[in-house]
Amino acid sequence: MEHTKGYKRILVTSALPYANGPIHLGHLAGAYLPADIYVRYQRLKKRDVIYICGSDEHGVPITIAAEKTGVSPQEIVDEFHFRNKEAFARFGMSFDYYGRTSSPVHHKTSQAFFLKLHGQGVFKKKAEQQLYDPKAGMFLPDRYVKGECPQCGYAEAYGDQCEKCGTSLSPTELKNPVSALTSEKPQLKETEHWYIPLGHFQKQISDWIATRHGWKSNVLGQVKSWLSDGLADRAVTRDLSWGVDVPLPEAKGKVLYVWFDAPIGYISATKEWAEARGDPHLWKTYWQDAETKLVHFIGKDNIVFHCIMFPAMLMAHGDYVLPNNVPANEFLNLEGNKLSTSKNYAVWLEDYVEKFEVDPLRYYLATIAPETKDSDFAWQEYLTRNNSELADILGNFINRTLAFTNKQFNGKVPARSDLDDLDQMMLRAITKAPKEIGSAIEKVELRKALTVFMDVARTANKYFNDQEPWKTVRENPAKCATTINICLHTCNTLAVLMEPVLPFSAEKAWAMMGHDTDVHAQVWDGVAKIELPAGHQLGKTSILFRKMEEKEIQPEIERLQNIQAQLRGDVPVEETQEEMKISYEDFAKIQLRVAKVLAAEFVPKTDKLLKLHIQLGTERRQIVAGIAQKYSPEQVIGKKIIIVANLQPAKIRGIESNGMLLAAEDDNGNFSLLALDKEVNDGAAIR
RNA sequence: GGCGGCGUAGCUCAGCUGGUUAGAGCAGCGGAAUCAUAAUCCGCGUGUCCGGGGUUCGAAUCCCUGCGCCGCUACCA
Repeated sequence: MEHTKGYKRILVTSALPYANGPIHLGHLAGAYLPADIYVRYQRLKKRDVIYICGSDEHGVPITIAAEKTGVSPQEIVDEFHFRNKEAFARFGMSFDYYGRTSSPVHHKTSQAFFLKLHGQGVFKKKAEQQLYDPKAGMFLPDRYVKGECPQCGYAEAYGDQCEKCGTSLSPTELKNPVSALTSEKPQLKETEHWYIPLGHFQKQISDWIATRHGWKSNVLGQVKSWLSDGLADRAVTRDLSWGVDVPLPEAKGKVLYVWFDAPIGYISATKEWAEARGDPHLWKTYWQDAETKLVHFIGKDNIVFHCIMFPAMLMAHGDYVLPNNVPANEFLNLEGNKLSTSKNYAVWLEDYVEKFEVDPLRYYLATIAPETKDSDFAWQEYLTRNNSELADILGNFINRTLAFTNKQFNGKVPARSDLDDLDQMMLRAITKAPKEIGSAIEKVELRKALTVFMDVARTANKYFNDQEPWKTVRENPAKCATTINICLHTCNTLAVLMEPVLPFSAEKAWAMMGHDTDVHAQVWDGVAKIELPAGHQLGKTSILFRKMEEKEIQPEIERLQNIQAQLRGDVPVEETQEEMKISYEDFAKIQLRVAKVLAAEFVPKTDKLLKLHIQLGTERRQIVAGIAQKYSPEQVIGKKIIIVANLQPAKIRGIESNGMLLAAEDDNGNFSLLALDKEVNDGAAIR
C-alpha cells in the first residue's frame, strides 16, 4: 500500500497554530507529532519531502487578546510566534520552514490569490446590515458586542455566544447591546462584503471527494455531512483593522477573513522557504506540479477548512494541486477531562520541556494518538510506558548488549559464524521490521507502527535470553560471538528505526554504536544490512532511557486535580462570588477600619508572610499578612492600611493574627495595598 | 433538533472487505534465568464484544432501533 507511488515529491503541512496562546499536548498529538514522524520517515526513505508550518496571526481573538492586555496585536503575535517556534524546536519538530501570516510575503500572496479569484468573477458582493460603533468608528465583530442573553437573561453575553448558558447567538439577538470597546450603543449600518459561493463548487468537491481512497472514516463522514447539507455562500472579507487588507480601492478598512488567508499561509511559507534556499521559484514545483503529494495534518476541528473550503479555493484558482490526504485526528483528553486553554487545564509544551525529557513524551503521545477516537493522556500511564517499554524493553536490550560486548569483547564487534534457527529468525525479524513499520507510517497508523517497533525489541530480548550468551561465552565462544554480533546488528537497526519517533535517543544510540555519521541521514530500507564489521569499535555506553519516579509526576497530577476541583465548584471560584448578591445587613457585619503600621518583620521560614504591629486608634494589634513577595517591611512601616477588624483571630504559622489587611490583585499579578485618598486618623471606621 | 465518529477483559485499547475455541499491553498470580536500568523470558484468569430486533448456514464485524460518550452544525429543510 504505497500511497506515495506515482508521486515525485511530498509536501506536508501541519495546521498553523493560532498565535494567541502557547502550544499544549492536544495540539501536538493531533497535528504536529504525527506529521513530524511521517516526515522524518519519508526523509529516511530518501524521498523528496518538505514540511511546512507557521503561525496563524490574524483574526478577532488576537485583537481581543491585545485589547485585554493593552498591547498591540503585533506584540501578541510576536510573543507567541517566537515562543511557539522555540517550544516546537525543543520538542524536535523538524519543520523545513516555520513562517507566519503577518509576513509581507504572505500579505502579497494572499492578496494575489484574492485578486485572481476576483478577476475571474468568482466572488459575489453582498450588502448587509452590521452593528457599528460610531465612537470607535468601526464595525463590531460578534465578540465585540455585549448584551443581555435572550435565553437566560445573563447580562454579559457576547455577540457570538452566551458564556452562561452556552447558546450560540448572533449579535443582533442581544437585548440592550453595547460595544465592548466603548460601551456605546451600536447602530445598524450597511456594509459590503465579498462571498465565495461554495455552492458553485458543490459538484466539483463531491466528485473529487469520491476519488479519495484511503481517507479516514471520521474525515469522510464530516465532509459528506457538509456536502449533503449543501454548501452555502461564505464571506471572505470582513470589517476589521487587523489582517490582510483587501486589495481593492473600494474596500478600505476591510481585511480578508482569517479562514481565507490562513491556509494560503502554507503557500507563502513555502515561497519563503524557497527564497531562503536561493531558488525563489522552487515553491511552484511543490504546489503546482501534479506529481506532488500534498498532505495536511490537522485536528478534527479543521476538517471543513481543509477538505472543502481550501480545496474550493484551490480549484477556483486552478494552478494548484489538491490535497492527497487529510489525516485529521480526533482530540486528546487530559486525565479524563477535556483540555481547556482558558481554564488553564492543559499541559503546556514549554513547561514540559523545562522539566522532562522530550522523547518519552513523543513516544507516549504517538502510542495514544487519537487516530480513530478521542484518547486520554494520563501522567501515570506516561510514566509506566516510559519505564516498562522505553527503559525496560528497548533501553535495557541495548544496554545489556553493549555492556556484555564491553565486558567480554572489549567493546569491539565480535565475528559472526554459523547461524542456527534462532539466529535466522532474529535476522528475519530485523529485515522485515522496516517494511512493516514503514507501511504503517505511510498509512499514518502510528500506534500500529509503534507496536511493531516495540515488538522488535521484545523479540530481541527473547532471543538474547534463549541464546544465553553468558553461558556460551565459556562453553562455545564462537556461538556467543555470533549471538552478540546479531544483537549488535539489532541495536543498530533499532537506532535507525526509532529515529522518526525518538530522534534525540536515536542520535545517542547511533553514537553508542560507534558511528560518527548522522543517524538522521541513514537509509530506511537498507537499515538491517548496514555493516558492522567484526572488530568495529563501539562508542561509549550510557543509559538511553532513564527510569522515572512517581514523585516526579505527582506535582503535575495534583495541579490538574486542583483545577478540576475548582471547575466542579469544590473550591469557590471568583465568578460565583461575583454573582452572589448580599444584603446591606450582611455588609454591615464587616467592620472595616483604618490602621497605621507601626512595625513589620518577615515571618521566618516563610516566603509570603509579614508580621505587622498596627495602631487602631487607642488599640494596638498584631496581624499576619501574605504580602511579603510584593512588599518589604520597610515599605509598609508608617503606612495607613485598611483592615477587617472583627475577623475571628487565627494562628498562621503559630503566630496570632487579629485581623486581615486588604489588598487588590489582578489576573496579571499586579498587587496593591488599599490606600486612603486623604489623611484620616487611624482607627477610623469605613462605611 | 440534524449529521458524523465511537461504545470489546479490572484499566488502555487491536480486531480490514462477516467464517476455526474473540486478541495485545498494563495491573494480579506462579515459575525460569542472572548478561542487563530490582531489567528479561515462560505460563495462568475473566469477557451477555452497550441493550433490543433483523439479514445469513454463520455477525463483535452488515441493516434497523434504543441508550451513552465525543465532535460538527442549527431553528433552516
